[in-house]
Amino acid sequence: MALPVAPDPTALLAWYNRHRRKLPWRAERGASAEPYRVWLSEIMLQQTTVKAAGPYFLRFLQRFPDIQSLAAASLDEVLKLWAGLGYYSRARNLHACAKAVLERHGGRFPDSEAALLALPGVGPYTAAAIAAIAFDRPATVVDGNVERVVSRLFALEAPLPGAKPEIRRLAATLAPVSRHGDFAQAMMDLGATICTPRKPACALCPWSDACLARSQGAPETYPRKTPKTARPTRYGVAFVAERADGAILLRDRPAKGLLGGMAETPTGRWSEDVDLSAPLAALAAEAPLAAAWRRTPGVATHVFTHFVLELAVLVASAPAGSQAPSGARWVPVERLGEEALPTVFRKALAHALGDRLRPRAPPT
DNA sequence: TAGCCGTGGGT
DNA sequence: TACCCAAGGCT
Repeated sequence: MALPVAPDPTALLAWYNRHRRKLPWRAERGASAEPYRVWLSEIMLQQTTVKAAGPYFLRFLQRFPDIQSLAAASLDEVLKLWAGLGYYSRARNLHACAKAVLERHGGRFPDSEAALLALPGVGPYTAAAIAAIAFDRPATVVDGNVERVVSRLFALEAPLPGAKPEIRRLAATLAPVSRHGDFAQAMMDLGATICTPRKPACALCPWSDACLARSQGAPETYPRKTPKTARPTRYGVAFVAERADGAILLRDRPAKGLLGGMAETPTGRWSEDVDLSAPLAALAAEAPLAAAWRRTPGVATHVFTHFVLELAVLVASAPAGSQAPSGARWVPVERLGEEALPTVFRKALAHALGDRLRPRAPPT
């Protein structure tokens, strides 16, 4: 079915001139964006809100002002700075990518989608976004915002994620002849501020007269999506050992997989089969050290992408001078904020320690 | 290719 | 409360 009128890229760019968001990584009007900042922001913004990424972006830019300083850092330092932002493979790939840009490209980001796509952590979206925003290349940038805008413009009945190829094809037909970077950002700003998931502000949209979903009366019902499968609940036990001098026992997780390379409070296995109503002795069976473990009331709950985790939190005191078991280490409680601790373990620690667990320092 | 991979905010 | 959602990539 044809659109009421053809969507005009010039109309969107005119809207963008007036309504573009001011963002920490975005260049001023007319100025070119630094590829390093564009790349860093794009990695952080993968499946992450602008609000959440903002403080992390400023913190990273302060500590690593250029790609050389980032490549020269240790992975552990990068993970510590990333802790709390989630999807930790992004941080590992960020570090690997910085090194790759130094080795393959002499420290300057390539300007072609193909070369960008070959870098760690850079997929089809991010390669197109960097090519368009940092180098003004005519790349088709398709993120969740663009999928929603295009689905509504054309009233696509095919559900996501299967409709992605069709959406990409249609998105390419909307492209302007110049200002490719502005156009990509305009599409995303439109999706983030006007063509929103729940209550789109069609009256303010520069493409309202071209939107088939709007002409049909229910734009908020697009994009269609295939139903998601339910999230199972897994159970486990977290062990918070506190030495007489106030140090807490931590371990480091395996380099890859869930929360890979991050620190943790020792926990037993996570499984749907673990019974948190079992006797204390059974719960303490996987404890990292022998002690008088006692159970704290309630559980610490954390929601991952594909499962819910409920942790019983056991606490114990260890005598002064206690040696850490193999693979573990004692960390002063006041320095836990500096550790590469994912949120699930901060929750477990907060459950056991209460106010003695200080929040992480805000970015300066 | 579909499952794996975090987190916080909004409704 | 229980969902949904956010500038996706990797295997």
